[in-house]
Amino acid sequence: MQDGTSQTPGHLHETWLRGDVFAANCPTRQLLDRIADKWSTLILIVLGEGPIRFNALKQRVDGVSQKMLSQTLKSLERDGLVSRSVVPTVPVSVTYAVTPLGRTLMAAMQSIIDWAETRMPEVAAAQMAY
Amino acid sequence: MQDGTSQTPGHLHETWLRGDVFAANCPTRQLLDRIADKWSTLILIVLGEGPIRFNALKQRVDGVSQKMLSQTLKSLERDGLVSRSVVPTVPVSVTYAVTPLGRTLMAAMQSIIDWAETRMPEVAAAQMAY
DNA sequence: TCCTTTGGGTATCCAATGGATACCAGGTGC
DNA sequence: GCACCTGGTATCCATTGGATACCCAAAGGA
Repeated sequence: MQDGTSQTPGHLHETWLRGDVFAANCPTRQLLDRIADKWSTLILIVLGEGPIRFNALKQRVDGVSQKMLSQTLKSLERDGLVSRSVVPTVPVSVTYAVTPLGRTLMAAMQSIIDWAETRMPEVAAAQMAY
Repeated sequence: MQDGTSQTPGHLHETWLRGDVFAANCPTRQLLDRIADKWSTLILIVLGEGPIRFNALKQRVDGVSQKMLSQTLKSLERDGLVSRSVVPTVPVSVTYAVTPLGRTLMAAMQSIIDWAETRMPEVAAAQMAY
Protein backbone atom coordinates (compact mmCIF):
# COMPACT_ATOMS: atom_id res chain seq x y z
CA MET A 1 0.00 0.00 0.00
CA GLN A 2 0.99 3.55 -0.14
CA ASP A 3 3.44 4.56 2.49
CA GLY A 4 1.35 7.43 3.63
CA THR A 5 1.82 10.48 1.56
CA SER A 6 5.40 9.92 0.68
CA GLN A 7 4.60 9.44 -2.98
CA THR A 8 2.67 12.49 -3.84
CA PRO A 9 2.77 13.27 -7.52
CA GLY A 10 3.81 16.77 -6.75
CA HIS A 11 4.25 19.88 -8.68
CA LEU A 12 6.31 21.09 -5.82
CA HIS A 13 9.90 20.12 -6.34
CA GLU A 14 11.61 23.35 -7.18
CA THR A 15 9.56 25.98 -5.42
CA TRP A 16 9.19 24.90 -1.89
CA LEU A 17 9.16 27.75 0.52
CA ARG A 18 10.42 27.61 4.07
CA GLY A 19 7.87 25.97 6.28
CA ASP A 20 5.96 24.34 3.48
CA VAL A 21 4.46 21.93 5.84
CA PHE A 22 1.76 21.10 3.37
CA ALA A 23 4.19 19.45 1.00
CA ALA A 24 4.87 15.81 1.64
CA ASN A 25 8.62 16.27 1.20
CA CYS A 26 8.95 18.88 3.92
CA PRO A 27 11.17 17.73 6.79
CA THR A 28 8.64 18.83 9.39
CA ARG A 29 6.03 16.77 7.65
CA GLN A 30 8.32 13.78 7.59
CA LEU A 31 9.07 14.14 11.28
CA LEU A 32 5.39 14.38 12.09
CA ASP A 33 4.66 11.30 10.01
CA ARG A 34 7.07 9.43 12.25
CA ILE A 35 6.49 10.65 15.76
CA ALA A 36 3.09 12.38 15.75
CA ASP A 37 1.16 9.45 17.09
CA LYS A 38 -0.24 8.67 20.46
CA TRP A 39 2.75 6.77 21.85
CA SER A 40 6.06 7.78 20.24
CA THR A 41 6.42 11.03 22.10
CA LEU A 42 5.35 9.59 25.44
CA ILE A 43 7.80 6.74 25.08
CA LEU A 44 10.61 9.11 24.18
CA ILE A 45 9.90 11.26 27.22
CA VAL A 46 9.94 8.31 29.59
CA LEU A 47 13.10 6.95 27.98
CA GLY A 48 14.61 10.39 28.51
CA GLU A 49 14.71 9.70 32.23
CA GLY A 50 17.18 6.93 31.64
CA PRO A 51 17.50 3.45 30.14
CA ILE A 52 14.63 1.20 31.02
CA ARG A 53 13.50 -2.33 30.35
CA PHE A 54 10.53 -3.28 28.22
CA ASN A 55 8.12 -4.24 30.95
CA ALA A 56 9.07 -1.34 33.19
CA LEU A 57 8.47 1.00 30.27
CA LYS A 58 5.13 -0.63 29.65
CA GLN A 59 4.12 0.07 33.22
CA ARG A 60 5.28 3.70 33.10
CA VAL A 61 3.46 4.54 29.89
CA ASP A 62 -0.04 4.17 31.18
CA GLY A 63 -2.35 2.36 28.80
CA VAL A 64 0.06 1.27 26.10
CA SER A 65 -0.37 -2.27 24.82
CA GLN A 66 2.55 -4.61 24.33
CA LYS A 67 1.86 -4.60 20.65
CA MET A 68 2.07 -0.83 20.29
CA LEU A 69 5.03 -0.55 22.64
CA SER A 70 6.99 -3.13 20.70
CA GLN A 71 5.96 -1.62 17.37
CA THR A 72 6.70 1.96 18.37
CA LEU A 73 10.07 1.08 19.88
CA LYS A 74 10.97 -0.70 16.67
CA SER A 75 10.18 2.35 14.61
CA LEU A 76 12.03 4.69 16.98
CA GLU A 77 15.00 2.37 16.77
CA ARG A 78 14.89 2.35 12.99
CA ASP A 79 14.88 6.14 13.04
CA GLY A 80 17.98 6.21 15.21
CA LEU A 81 16.23 7.89 18.13
CA VAL A 82 16.31 4.94 20.49
CA SER A 83 18.77 2.10 21.02
CA ARG A 84 17.91 -1.44 22.03
CA SER A 85 20.29 -3.71 23.90
CA VAL A 86 19.66 -7.30 24.81
CA VAL A 87 21.16 -8.30 28.14
CA PRO A 88 21.65 -12.09 28.29
CA THR A 89 20.31 -12.53 31.77
CA VAL A 90 17.72 -15.14 32.39
CA PRO A 91 15.11 -14.54 31.29
CA VAL A 92 16.55 -12.28 28.64
CA SER A 93 16.05 -8.63 29.49
CA VAL A 94 15.99 -5.89 26.89
CA THR A 95 16.96 -2.34 27.72
CA TYR A 96 15.97 0.68 25.70
CA ALA A 97 17.68 4.06 25.81
CA VAL A 98 17.58 7.35 23.97
CA THR A 99 20.40 7.93 21.51
CA PRO A 100 22.23 11.26 21.34
CA LEU A 101 20.10 12.14 18.31
CA GLY A 102 16.95 11.27 20.20
CA ARG A 103 18.12 13.45 23.04
CA THR A 104 18.37 16.47 20.78
CA LEU A 105 14.79 15.87 19.72
CA MET A 106 13.71 15.68 23.33
CA ALA A 107 15.35 19.02 23.99
CA ALA A 108 13.27 20.49 21.18
CA MET A 109 10.13 18.90 22.58
CA GLN A 110 10.67 20.52 25.95
CA SER A 111 8.97 23.74 24.88
CA ILE A 112 5.86 21.77 23.97
CA ILE A 113 5.88 20.11 27.37
CA ASP A 114 6.26 23.51 29.04
CA TRP A 115 3.38 24.85 26.96
CA ALA A 116 1.19 21.97 28.02
CA GLU A 117 1.92 22.54 31.68
CA THR A 118 1.10 26.25 31.56
CA ARG A 119 -1.65 26.37 28.93
CA MET A 120 -3.62 23.16 29.10
CA PRO A 121 -6.00 24.62 31.70
CA GLU A 122 -6.99 27.22 29.10
CA VAL A 123 -7.62 24.50 26.56
CA ALA A 124 -9.75 22.60 29.05
CA ALA A 125 -11.66 25.79 29.84
CA ALA A 126 -12.23 26.45 26.14
CA GLN A 127 -13.65 23.00 25.71
CA MET A 128 -15.97 23.37 28.67
CA ALA A 129 -17.22 26.68 27.32
CA TYR A 130 -17.90 25.18 23.92
CA MET B 1 -6.36 -7.77 34.38
CA GLN B 2 -3.78 -7.06 37.00
CA ASP B 3 -2.90 -3.57 35.98
CA GLY B 4 -5.47 -1.59 37.93
CA THR B 5 -4.63 1.63 36.13
CA SER B 6 -6.11 0.74 32.82
CA GLN B 7 -8.76 3.36 32.54
CA THR B 8 -9.50 6.49 34.46
CA PRO B 9 -10.33 8.89 31.66
CA GLY B 10 -12.84 10.98 33.44
CA HIS B 11 -11.79 12.27 36.81
CA LEU B 12 -8.26 12.96 37.77
CA HIS B 13 -6.91 13.61 41.19
CA GLU B 14 -4.98 16.74 41.92
CA THR B 15 -2.00 14.70 42.97
CA TRP B 16 -0.18 14.48 39.70
CA LEU B 17 3.52 15.00 39.86
CA ARG B 18 5.34 17.30 37.53
CA GLY B 19 6.46 15.55 34.37
CA ASP B 20 4.46 12.42 34.94
CA VAL B 21 4.00 11.87 31.29
CA PHE B 22 3.16 8.27 31.84
CA ALA B 23 0.03 9.13 33.83
CA ALA B 24 -3.11 9.74 31.86
CA ASN B 25 -3.89 12.91 33.78
CA CYS B 26 -0.62 14.66 32.96
CA PRO B 27 -1.06 17.88 30.95
CA THR B 28 1.52 16.83 28.39
CA ARG B 29 -0.34 13.60 27.92
CA GLN B 30 -3.60 15.46 27.49
CA LEU B 31 -2.06 17.80 24.93
CA LEU B 32 -0.66 14.88 23.00
CA ASP B 33 -4.02 13.14 23.06
CA ARG B 34 -5.44 16.21 21.33
CA ILE B 35 -2.87 17.29 18.77
CA ALA B 36 -0.53 14.34 18.28
CA ASP B 37 -2.20 13.04 15.18
CA LYS B 38 -1.28 13.22 11.56
CA TRP B 39 -3.16 16.43 10.72
CA SER B 40 -3.66 18.73 13.69
CA THR B 41 -0.14 20.07 13.76
CA LEU B 42 0.06 20.48 10.01
CA ILE B 43 -3.21 22.38 9.94
CA LEU B 44 -2.10 24.63 12.78
CA ILE B 45 1.14 25.46 11.00
CA VAL B 46 -0.62 26.36 7.77
CA LEU B 47 -3.20 28.40 9.65
CA GLY B 48 -0.30 30.18 11.31
CA GLU B 49 0.48 31.87 8.00
CA GLY B 50 -2.84 33.66 8.18
CA PRO B 51 -6.58 33.07 7.98
CA ILE B 52 -7.55 30.75 5.18
CA ARG B 53 -10.72 29.25 3.75
CA PHE B 54 -11.67 25.60 3.96
CA ASN B 55 -10.90 24.58 0.41
CA ALA B 56 -7.71 26.59 0.23
CA LEU B 57 -6.56 24.91 3.41
CA LYS B 58 -7.43 21.53 1.97
CA GLN B 59 -5.22 22.26 -1.02
CA ARG B 60 -2.32 23.47 1.12
CA VAL B 61 -2.32 20.46 3.44
CA ASP B 62 -1.32 17.89 0.93
CA GLY B 63 -3.27 14.66 1.18
CA VAL B 64 -5.82 15.55 3.82
CA SER B 65 -9.35 14.37 3.16
CA GLN B 66 -12.36 16.63 3.58
CA LYS B 67 -13.55 14.40 6.37
CA MET B 68 -10.37 14.66 8.38
CA LEU B 69 -9.96 18.36 7.68
CA SER B 70 -13.46 19.12 8.85
CA GLN B 71 -13.11 16.84 11.85
CA THR B 72 -9.71 18.14 12.90
CA LEU B 73 -10.76 21.77 12.52
CA LYS B 74 -13.78 21.07 14.69
CA SER B 75 -11.62 19.63 17.44
CA LEU B 76 -9.09 22.45 17.22
CA GLU B 77 -11.96 24.90 17.46
CA ARG B 78 -13.39 23.12 20.50
CA ASP B 79 -9.96 23.35 22.14
CA GLY B 80 -9.84 27.10 21.53
CA LEU B 81 -6.82 26.91 19.26
CA VAL B 82 -8.59 27.85 16.03
CA SER B 83 -11.51 30.14 15.26
CA ARG B 84 -14.10 29.62 12.54
CA SER B 85 -15.96 32.46 10.89
CA VAL B 86 -18.64 32.16 8.27
CA VAL B 87 -18.50 34.94 5.69
CA PRO B 88 -21.87 35.44 3.97
CA THR B 89 -20.52 35.71 0.47
CA VAL B 90 -22.02 33.63 -2.23
CA PRO B 91 -21.43 30.78 -2.01
CA VAL B 92 -20.87 31.00 1.71
CA SER B 93 -17.20 30.90 2.55
CA VAL B 94 -15.78 29.81 5.87
CA THR B 95 -12.53 31.20 7.16
CA TYR B 96 -10.35 29.59 9.77
CA ALA B 97 -7.71 31.37 11.84
CA VAL B 98 -5.43 30.67 14.76
CA THR B 99 -6.53 32.15 18.07
CA PRO B 100 -4.04 33.89 20.38
CA LEU B 101 -3.89 30.72 22.45
CA GLY B 102 -3.21 28.68 19.34
CA ARG B 103 -0.47 31.10 18.42
CA THR B 104 1.32 30.49 21.71
CA LEU B 105 1.26 26.78 20.96
CA MET B 106 2.70 27.39 17.53
CA ALA B 107 5.55 29.35 19.09
CA ALA B 108 6.32 26.34 21.26
CA MET B 109 6.16 24.06 18.23
CA GLN B 110 8.75 26.13 16.41
CA SER B 111 11.66 24.34 18.07
CA ILE B 112 10.31 21.04 16.79
CA ILE B 113 10.09 22.45 13.30
CA ASP B 114 13.65 23.74 13.57
CA TRP B 115 14.80 20.34 14.78
CA ALA B 116 13.15 18.66 11.83
CA GLU B 117 14.84 20.99 9.37
CA THR B 118 18.30 20.41 10.77
CA ARG B 119 18.12 16.80 11.94
CA MET B 120 15.77 14.92 9.63
CA PRO B 121 18.64 14.02 7.28
CA GLU B 122 20.23 12.14 10.18
CA VAL B 123 16.99 10.29 10.81
CA ALA B 124 16.73 9.38 7.15
CA ALA B 125 20.34 8.19 7.20
CA ALA B 126 19.70 6.08 10.29
CA GLN B 127 16.81 4.42 8.58
CA MET B 128 18.80 3.67 5.45
CA ALA B 129 21.57 2.16 7.56
CA TYR B 130 19.13 -0.06 9.41
C1' DT C 1 8.43 -34.85 36.73
C1' DC C 2 5.29 -31.46 36.08
C1' DC C 3 3.74 -26.97 36.91
C1' DT C 4 4.32 -22.22 37.38
C1' DT C 5 6.70 -17.87 36.93
C1' DT C 6 9.33 -14.34 34.43
C1' DG C 7 10.70 -11.05 30.39
C1' DG C 8 9.94 -9.89 26.01
C1' DG C 9 7.81 -10.46 22.75
C1' DT C 10 4.21 -12.58 18.42
C1' DA C 11 -0.50 -14.19 16.57
C1' DT C 12 -5.08 -13.50 16.38
C1' DC C 13 -9.34 -11.37 16.60
C1' DC C 14 -12.32 -7.49 16.75
C1' DA C 15 -13.51 -2.47 17.36
C1' DA C 16 -12.23 2.14 16.13
C1' DT C 17 -10.06 5.25 12.96
C1' DG C 18 -8.96 7.13 8.35
C1' DG C 19 -9.56 7.66 3.36
C1' DA C 20 -12.30 7.63 -1.08
C1' DT C 21 -16.31 8.59 -2.95
C1' DA C 22 -20.91 10.22 -3.33
C1' DC C 23 -24.16 13.21 -2.02
C1' DC C 24 -26.38 17.68 -0.10
C1' DA C 25 -27.74 22.81 0.26
C1' DG C 26 -28.66 26.73 -2.12
C1' DG C 27 -27.45 30.50 -4.87
C1' DT C 28 -25.41 31.75 -9.69
C1' DG C 29 -24.58 31.91 -14.30
C1' DC C 30 -25.84 29.68 -19.02
C1' DG D 1 -33.48 23.04 -16.55
C1' DC D 2 -28.61 22.12 -15.76
C1' DA D 3 -24.03 22.37 -14.34
C1' DC D 4 -20.97 24.53 -10.90
C1' DC D 5 -19.29 26.87 -6.67
C1' DT D 6 -18.18 26.30 -1.35
C1' DG D 7 -18.23 23.74 2.68
C1' DG D 8 -19.42 20.37 4.31
C1' DT D 9 -22.09 14.99 5.61
C1' DA D 10 -23.12 10.02 4.71
C1' DT D 11 -21.50 5.84 3.39
C1' DC D 12 -18.47 2.24 2.59
C1' DC D 13 -14.25 -0.16 3.05
C1' DA D 14 -9.10 -0.60 4.24
C1' DT D 15 -5.90 0.11 7.76
C1' DT D 16 -4.72 0.76 12.61
C1' DG D 17 -5.01 -0.07 17.49
C1' DG D 18 -6.31 -2.70 21.61
C1' DA D 19 -7.31 -7.08 24.23
C1' DT D 20 -6.20 -11.43 24.70
C1' DA D 21 -3.86 -15.68 24.09
C1' DC D 22 0.07 -17.89 23.17
C1' DC D 23 5.34 -18.74 22.68
C1' DC D 24 10.26 -19.59 24.26
C1' DA D 25 13.63 -20.90 27.54
C1' DA D 26 15.34 -21.27 32.06
C1' DA D 27 14.64 -21.31 37.11
C1' DG D 28 12.33 -22.83 41.12
C1' DG D 29 9.07 -25.36 43.85
C1' DA D 30 6.20 -29.64 45.11
